[in-house]
Amino acid sequence: MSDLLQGLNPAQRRAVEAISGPVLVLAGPGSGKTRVLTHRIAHLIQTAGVDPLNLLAVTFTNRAAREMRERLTTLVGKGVAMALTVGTFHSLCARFLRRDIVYLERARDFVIYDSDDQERLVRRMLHDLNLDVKQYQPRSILSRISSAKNELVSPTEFSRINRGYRDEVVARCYQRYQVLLREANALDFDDLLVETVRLFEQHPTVLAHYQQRYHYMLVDEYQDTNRVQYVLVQQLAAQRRNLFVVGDEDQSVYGFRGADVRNIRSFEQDYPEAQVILLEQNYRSTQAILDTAQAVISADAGRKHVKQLWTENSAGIHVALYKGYDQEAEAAFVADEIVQLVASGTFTMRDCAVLYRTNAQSRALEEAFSRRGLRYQIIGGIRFWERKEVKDVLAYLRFAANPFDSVSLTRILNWPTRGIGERTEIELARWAAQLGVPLFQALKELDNEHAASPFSARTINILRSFLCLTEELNAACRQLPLVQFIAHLLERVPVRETLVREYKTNEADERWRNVEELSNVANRYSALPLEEQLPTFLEEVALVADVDKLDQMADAVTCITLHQAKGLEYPAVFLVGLEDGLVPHSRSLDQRDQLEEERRLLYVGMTRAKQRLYLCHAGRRMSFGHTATTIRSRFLEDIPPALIKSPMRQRAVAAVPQLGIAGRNSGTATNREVARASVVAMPPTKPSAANTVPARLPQKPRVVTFFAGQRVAHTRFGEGVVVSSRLIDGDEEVTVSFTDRERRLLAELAGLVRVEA
DNA sequence: GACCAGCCGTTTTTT
DNA sequence: ACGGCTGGTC
Repeated sequence: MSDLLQGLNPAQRRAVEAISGPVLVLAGPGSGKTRVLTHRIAHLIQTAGVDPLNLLAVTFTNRAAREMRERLTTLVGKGVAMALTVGTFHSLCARFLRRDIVYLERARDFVIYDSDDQERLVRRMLHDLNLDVKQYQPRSILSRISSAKNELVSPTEFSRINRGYRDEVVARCYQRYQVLLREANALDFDDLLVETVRLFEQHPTVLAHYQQRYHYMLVDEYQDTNRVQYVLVQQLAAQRRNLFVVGDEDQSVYGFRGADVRNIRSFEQDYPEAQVILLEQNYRSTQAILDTAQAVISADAGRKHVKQLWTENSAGIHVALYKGYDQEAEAAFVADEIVQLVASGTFTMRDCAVLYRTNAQSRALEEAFSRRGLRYQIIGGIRFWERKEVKDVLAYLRFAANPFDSVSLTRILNWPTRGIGERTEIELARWAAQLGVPLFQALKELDNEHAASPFSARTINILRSFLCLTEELNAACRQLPLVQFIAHLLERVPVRETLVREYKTNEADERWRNVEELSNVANRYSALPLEEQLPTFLEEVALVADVDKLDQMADAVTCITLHQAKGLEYPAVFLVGLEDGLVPHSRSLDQRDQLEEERRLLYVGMTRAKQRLYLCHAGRRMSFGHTATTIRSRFLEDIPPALIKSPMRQRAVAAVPQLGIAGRNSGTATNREVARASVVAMPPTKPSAANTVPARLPQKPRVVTFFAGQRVAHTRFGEGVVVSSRLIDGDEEVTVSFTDRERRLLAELAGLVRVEA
């Protein structure tokens, strides 16, 4: 028997051992899904003798891919782990295209446009098409185009099936947008997938190559696949049908980008011979957290596969519900509570995470944390690669690598300002269109004597020297290693001086540091062959998500959106802004399916917590510059009141974290409040190897009311016998032996009653 | 073409 | 409340 199966429950074991054929694993949160995936891969390699080169694993984030490789390194060794193909759909497709794009008769040094690049392109396009940017918002047009692409609807098909005038405009934009992308030798995120599907469709030999190479395919977070990804999976797995997908309908939260739960729901129809395995045991959360999360998700009427999650973990303490006066009070509570948790010695800062719906909510937290000197890391928001100065320098790199990239060209044309304004830019574009050549080609034509250019002598001079610069950079990027090329670029282009001129001293310094950081990152690509350094660097810059850089070792509180938190877990989790309008988000209120997605999002957030879960909301919140009163999230109403507790804010307690609080408060506070206060008021015990159990029980004012041997009754589980009882943070946890098995329950919460023998 | 003042949108969520 | 953009002026 392989070591790999040790410590797995029967369901996990079946999933790991299933050698061939399609397998659908429906995995609840915290059910050891990641473990199953990695152990299965290791098992295939070690027991079934599968060559790691024949394995393809698709993860949801690059971070998950990296972690999977790390785990596999410890299981099967580095060489084997590196031989395996792991990545996100996007990075895998980029890799496939780089290798095989010659079949699409296009250069393999395509650039990947991010949403900012897309928007610039669309703005220019709207201008060319004489369309009003106000009336046809680039964002909304792009989102229409994106969903068309995700559904594999081509521009031609789109114009055939569209309805109404607006759609006609979108159809024209879609058509033109694709032309512009191709002219720029650029692919957007969706193109990476769509073009790969097309490549496989039109060149069966290419598809056959991958089908033969990858004997086994594993896909994580299958509920989040959209149509293109679904088709890709079908294509790649069609030959061998050794497809192993893992997912959870209840955690489907990417509908807005085309994810379709039907993909996972119809798996059994797509593969009638499929094995279906349910992972229902939760190893992550306390019973109290799991019960509360279940209460929220159970109210979702549309569920198909209903899993019965259970856990053997301790009951834990109640989920806390906190209402702050406004967002500052909410943030202050979170910050103070984290201080308390850390002071108690049971939690470190890296154990704590704050989850919110929108990135904008991080600001109040940031302020509260820095005021208290709490270290924190904010994931998401304005990403490093999206900062203006970084993108500007990046544009030089991209343009040097691919002169067809017109978005980058227009970006650097007058940055640093060299006397080329909007008018010249438009003239240049018009002239290029007239000559029927790409923008950069039009620049070259300036040297051509008989080309009658529309520019003044002064402008021509400026444009010539700009052309000279870019040609020189273009040559340099092919000859120099990436790091040296960037150094060279920063010599030739006065980036620092420009930043100093554009911003106040402090901000200029900050921005210059970001530029320097860019060259630091570039350093990591030094080991690659010279001609691969720049393209690889640019590709990873485009595809790396913020959550990929999450530093789990940093001793800092993590602040992150609910979406990005998927797949992560923390001992203590704070969910903030649980108000109608945020969770569920106001844009989702009018549509049933979107509303249910918001519910699942909350469920995802709640199930990140291992030991402590705080549900927070504010009575008033400032948004769009003015304050409005709020209603707490409708989803909170689905939680039975018995499952949650409202912690009292005890500022005096926070200031004096010592014993004796109960006595001081006893005059005014009720017993319940005293009990809670003592939870908050634990003396700061330093964790030490000698004293692993925190000394906290002696100060509890409450005593156990159940004793071993007593007969008790529970509404759901029936009659049982008490095995033991103990106090945890003022809550009595009773272990009861029922007819089927032992369960740990919170006496107060479970409504346990003693019965006469 | 550069500079300044006032205005407007921002806030869903992401590869 | 803020930062980026627009439109006006020099």
